[in-house]
Amino acid sequence: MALLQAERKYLTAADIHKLLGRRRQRLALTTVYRTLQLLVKLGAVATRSESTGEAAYLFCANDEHHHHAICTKCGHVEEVNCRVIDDFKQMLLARQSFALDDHSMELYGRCAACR
Amino acid sequence: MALLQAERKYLTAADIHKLLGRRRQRLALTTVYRTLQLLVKLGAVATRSESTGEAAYLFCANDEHHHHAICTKCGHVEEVNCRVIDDFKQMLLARQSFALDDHSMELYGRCAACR
DNA sequence: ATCAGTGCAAACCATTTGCAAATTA
DNA sequence: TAATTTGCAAATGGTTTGCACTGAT
Repeated sequence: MALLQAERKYLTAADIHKLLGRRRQRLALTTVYRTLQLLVKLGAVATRSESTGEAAYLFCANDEHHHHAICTKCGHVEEVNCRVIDDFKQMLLARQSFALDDHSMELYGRCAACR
Repeated sequence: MALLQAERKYLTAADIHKLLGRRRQRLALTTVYRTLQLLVKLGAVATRSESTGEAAYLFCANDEHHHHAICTKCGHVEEVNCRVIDDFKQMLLARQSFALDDHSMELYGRCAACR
């Protein structure tokens, strides 16, 4: 089932359930959820919450701190390292006395294929 | 009611409901939700989804693109401009042919008072 | 009398869980 | 047969909605 995650996109449980249906691989939505939460625990998939509040899942086993550039046309996701944030760290400490420990970031745009 | 938003923290509807209760201002949870969705529509409050999936609201009427530095100890939120992201834009285009259009970011750390 | 604001209970929807049936080792 | 996976239905929890009620203009 993790096979599906070769999609390189953020998909909701419902999305996955539908896709599986088309491939004639009937699988209860419940099972999809259960598999997803397992994969999350194993660190094989990343999650993010859609603006609707739904949870979206992406196959991503990369341990290192990184971010995702999401194509707003096709949904394709690619990974990006963030060295740049270091500047924030300094700026925040100097200007607002805020000690930055961690951060999350999402990048939206158009991938090479969709431009 | 928007008075409460002087809290400068992300609060869930339930949080707000409780806080109001302590101040002896009984208000149905329903009303809290209704007020919040109004304020969101008016652009007076920003939302983010807690890791639990709950929605959290922050009074923030700043139109300009900016980000929030959230104190992991007291929850205090302060605003940060992000000039730095420009570097990403260039890097992404040059290295991965990804045309960055927009982004979101959350910064976690300790505020001046909590360090 | 009107109309926005409020409460309550029911409805909704994504997600989780209990339990029994099905599948695999 | 024991252990694991699966499905169904019911439960859960946050959020929304229908509708009747209150209060202010």
